[in-house]
Amino acid sequence: MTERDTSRILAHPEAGEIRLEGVLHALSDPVRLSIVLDLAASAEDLACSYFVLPVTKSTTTHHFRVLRESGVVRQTYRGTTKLNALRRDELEELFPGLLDSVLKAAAAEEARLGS
Amino acid sequence: MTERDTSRILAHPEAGEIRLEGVLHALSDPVRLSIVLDLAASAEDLACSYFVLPVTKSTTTHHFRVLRESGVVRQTYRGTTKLNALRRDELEELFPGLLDSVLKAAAAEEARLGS
DNA sequence: CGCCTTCTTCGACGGCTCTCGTACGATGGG
DNA sequence: CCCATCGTACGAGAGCCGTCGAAGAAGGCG
Repeated sequence: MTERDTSRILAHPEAGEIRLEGVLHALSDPVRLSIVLDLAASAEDLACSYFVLPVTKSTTTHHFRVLRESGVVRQTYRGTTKLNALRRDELEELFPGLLDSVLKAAAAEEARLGS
Repeated sequence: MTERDTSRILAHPEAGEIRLEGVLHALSDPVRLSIVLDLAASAEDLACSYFVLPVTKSTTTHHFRVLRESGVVRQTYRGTTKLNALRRDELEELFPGLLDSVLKAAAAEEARLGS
């Protein structure tokens, strides 16, 4: 066993394969948008089980897969849990300012609509 | 006949009714994104017939309706043609920087993928 | 008036998406 | 070694979405 567990690896798109349409589509679902907001607000990577979502576990798996396959998050296994991190730097290089403006817009809308 | 033809009016969401998820979803379709890019690049309002799209007229109507109902564009009749304009100012006030970063991202991706 | 252009409406089809429940696999603690 | 926990896989259902063609309405022009 190496220092880091690499026994279960997950397929991620390369930075160059990330498509704007896919990112926008991934962010256009309320559940996924709330996940991204939580990830952005946290300094640490977050396990899937951290999130309190109004859907079942299998649906949660589906949403995380959409986020991973669109290039929005990077997922790594750590024991039985799966850690999630925003791909901030890569997205920033591909689409400068996009993620920040979406995050700001989501926060503004949440404030506007009263949480 | 008044100075401006108002005989046929179209339903638009108020600025306060525009939802971020709806805007992101509207922009996540390639056809609609290209429409928005053309609108942003033009100083004038553009008729639906201006756009050269890889879909039929009825599909075009559908896409413009999605853009209008999500609050991205404003449509007004002028005779038989329908003029389209980006709701830049309202979107900018609701979601500062969002539209610009999406437009830049789309341009960057087009350049990256070789038009 | 008659016709052309422009856009709409309607129904239809195929496909994707979101959702769930159940059953399963993988990991680590007692 | 057993089992609890975390996430996955699979099948299924309901609904939405993008697409089309055909038929129709609204307005302008000769």
